[in-house]
Amino acid sequence: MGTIDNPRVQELSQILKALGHPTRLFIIEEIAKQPACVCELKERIGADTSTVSKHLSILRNAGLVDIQKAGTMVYYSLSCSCVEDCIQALYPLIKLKQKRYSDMLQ
Amino acid sequence: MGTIDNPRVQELSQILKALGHPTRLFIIEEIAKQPACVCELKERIGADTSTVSKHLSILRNAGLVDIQKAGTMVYYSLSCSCVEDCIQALYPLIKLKQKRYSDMLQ
DNA sequence: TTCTTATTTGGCAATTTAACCAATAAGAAA
DNA sequence: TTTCTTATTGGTTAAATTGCCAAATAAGAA
Repeated sequence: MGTIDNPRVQELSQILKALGHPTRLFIIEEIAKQPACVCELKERIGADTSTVSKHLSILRNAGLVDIQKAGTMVYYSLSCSCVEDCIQALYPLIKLKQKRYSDMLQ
Repeated sequence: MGTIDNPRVQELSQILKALGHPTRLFIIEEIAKQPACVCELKERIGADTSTVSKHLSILRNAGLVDIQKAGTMVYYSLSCSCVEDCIQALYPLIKLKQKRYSDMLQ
């Protein structure tokens, strides 16, 4: 591909890609409310611990989450509340899509 | 996987996933400035026309872009300016990451 | 009509992703 | 120490993604 090697675009797309998975987005929304450890998240998600851990490492690599260790447990938290703003910003689009869909049915 | 079948999360993650690719993010930023046709975008990206067209169809499926046909050309535009807000919202995170990286080097 | 241009679609190969299980590491408790 | 718990890493497999080429489609122009 004729690469787009703009570092800002690369950086942004890495972050957005990390957010672009239902499980990871769910994790983000959970820890935005309250930091949580892997075992808590695993319960809420219903996937294998290793699966959850790997999703968390992707979020960590993207800089979206921070960790704090407490004994054997690792608590994950949101690194920047701006991530919530990013998600919230998309609601008008979702609303628009819903409207277009219901209009289409008429 | 123990599915997270929250439709809101599914919807949001589809949108974020579509944004999570450098080429598609580049396209979004380009057409946010000014609507553009496939051939214009292809030139700026430097990929095959079919590649660009497929990226555009992913963006279209996510509801991120609209089209307007003009003769044989198809002009793509941003469906909602909130997408720009979504991207902008992430700048504090990028700044934070930069700061952490430079702190780490000391 | 035929030719040309713009775009989309089909098909394929290479790469990446995502899920699980198993094994390992790091602490805490017995 | 050993044992138990929590989390991460390695390995494997199936599915999805991405890119290009080639073929098909669509809309004008000649």
